[in-house]
Amino acid sequence: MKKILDLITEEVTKAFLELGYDEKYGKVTLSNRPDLCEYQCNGAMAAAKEYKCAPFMISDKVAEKLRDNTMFSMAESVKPGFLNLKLDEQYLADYLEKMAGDEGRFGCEKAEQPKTIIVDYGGANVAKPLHVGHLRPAIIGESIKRIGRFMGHHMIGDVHLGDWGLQMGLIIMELKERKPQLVYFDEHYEGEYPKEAPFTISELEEIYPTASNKSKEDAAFREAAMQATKELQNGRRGYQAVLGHIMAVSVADLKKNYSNLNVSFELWKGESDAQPYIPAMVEKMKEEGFAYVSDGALVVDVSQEDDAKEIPPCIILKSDGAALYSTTDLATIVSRMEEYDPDSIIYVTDKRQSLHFIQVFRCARKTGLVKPETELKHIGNGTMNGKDGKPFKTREGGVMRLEYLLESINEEMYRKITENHTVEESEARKTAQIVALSAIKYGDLSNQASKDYIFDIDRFTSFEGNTGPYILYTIVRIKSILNKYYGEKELPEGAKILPARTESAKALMLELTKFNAAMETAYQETAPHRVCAYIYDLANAFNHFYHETKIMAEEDALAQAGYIRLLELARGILETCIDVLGFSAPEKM
RNA sequence: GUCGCUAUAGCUCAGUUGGAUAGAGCGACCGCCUCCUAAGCGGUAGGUCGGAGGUUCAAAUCCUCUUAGCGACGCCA
Repeated sequence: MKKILDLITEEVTKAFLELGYDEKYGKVTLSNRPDLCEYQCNGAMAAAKEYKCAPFMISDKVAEKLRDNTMFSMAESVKPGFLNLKLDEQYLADYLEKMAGDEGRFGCEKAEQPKTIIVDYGGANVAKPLHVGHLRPAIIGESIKRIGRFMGHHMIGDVHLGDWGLQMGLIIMELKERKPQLVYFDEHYEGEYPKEAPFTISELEEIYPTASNKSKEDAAFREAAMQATKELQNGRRGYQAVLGHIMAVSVADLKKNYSNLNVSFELWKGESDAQPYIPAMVEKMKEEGFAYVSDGALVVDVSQEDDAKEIPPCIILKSDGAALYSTTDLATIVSRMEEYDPDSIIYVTDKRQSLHFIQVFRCARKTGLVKPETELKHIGNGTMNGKDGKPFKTREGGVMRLEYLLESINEEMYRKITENHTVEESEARKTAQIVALSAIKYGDLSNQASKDYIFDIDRFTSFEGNTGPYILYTIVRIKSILNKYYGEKELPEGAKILPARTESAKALMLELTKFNAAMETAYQETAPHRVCAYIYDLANAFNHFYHETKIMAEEDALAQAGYIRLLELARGILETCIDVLGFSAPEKM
């Protein structure tokens, strides 16, 4: 379905054209003075210059022309040259009825030419637990993926694990010190390696930080770890087997934690998967003259003339010949192009990595790893800060594990639920989890991704105002009425959405029409917060309507059925929206 | 030092890409449950849109300068 603003713009543009004015002046926008009108066109003021006359001369004529149009219940020209419009109630009801009949889409069309888009939003490290720093990319990336998918694109989420580099060498050496008798360390061993991992996830999570600290104080240990890393990268069997165990144990744990966030990935690839692509890629860059040695390292120049500041070259190989993260990122691009030939690759990571991505993207383009039309985009998210405005930490000042953060919020939410209501224990736990997730996700997504934001547990669990729980509560209210209605009767023959009889009904209806535009904007701008802003407005409009309108007490069966149709549309849209945000609503709360 | 991001109500944030009187939520104050869930609804108070210039019919929005905070700046990721 066409967007309501486009339909109105078409009509207004037609009027401008018929009066001999250029069509570009017919653009209609939402009103910023809801007390005066619903839609406005400011074209007359811009046109006044070209046609050398007072703006209101133009707006007067256009308003006159639109006066008989059945699309509008009001078309008037105001002072300097504003054209104020109100939508006809019958027209609005018909539009909504069409939306309601558009099962699952509610008037939002899928892309005509679906794109293949890879979203890289994990950034989790193997052998290290997820911490609060992983929360934002996970939440934002998941939503971007779902928004794209709703718009009809082929979205592929990749966790892109940090499973390569010195950390692996560190773990291997620490493991060797603790359990030197393991066969993995016997260079002459040629048999099968055990299937069972020689450690549990909690041991693994303890091994890494221990090794990391040791390497800072003990140069010999660090040296050994670097050596082990190199041997691993060169394919030493025993080390590869250990890596396999580390991966298996770690990935199982990560999947569990991501799934608690309702985040899932289509691909569980890691940096290690890009390794096979490195040698050929490097060779090609050298052959084609892009890569050269500078200060011992192999680099590709990525500076451009119009740079305000010279961008440092992209390092392809360190002076010791080893790969680093720009290398794996580039090789990953090679592998993705080969496997999926995506139209676009979107990276969701901390915004502090933006320079890195500028370098990698430029390098990939310059050396022809991607097609000229392949889009490479970095969505840099801001940090999640504590109440003090500084990066979120535990009370002791350490990095907070994601698990603990989620637990504490679940716990707080459970306390609030049982405090206000008498609910069965397991029911309350379940609801608490659903509501808590909405609080976290909505709290995050309602902010612009690129900005830092303050995570205040008290505020997030207070669930008043612009919060996830408020949205859920609205949905639950709607469901409750619908259940009651269908528990008593069925929709009568000919039930359909009827023209609004009250201000609040019309406000709700106008809000509902914005769905397709909101979704499209969110996709185009890769901005989930657009969806949040939309459903907050919609929830407000609904609650206002709810307060004024007694639906179950309505005596006119068709009028009541019309409300039910309207509610079903509202519920459908709200649930679709929270689904693309990555959470869901309970039946009761 | 250079470059980038940010600055809007006491606090946390929007602001439809240049339009009319800058909006929400929280906090404060006042009102609304014999009525579909009060996790709700209505109202009051609260602003020199960091500051100064400029562009034009019109600027929170675009340009220049400036102040403050944060961040990044070749072999960590």
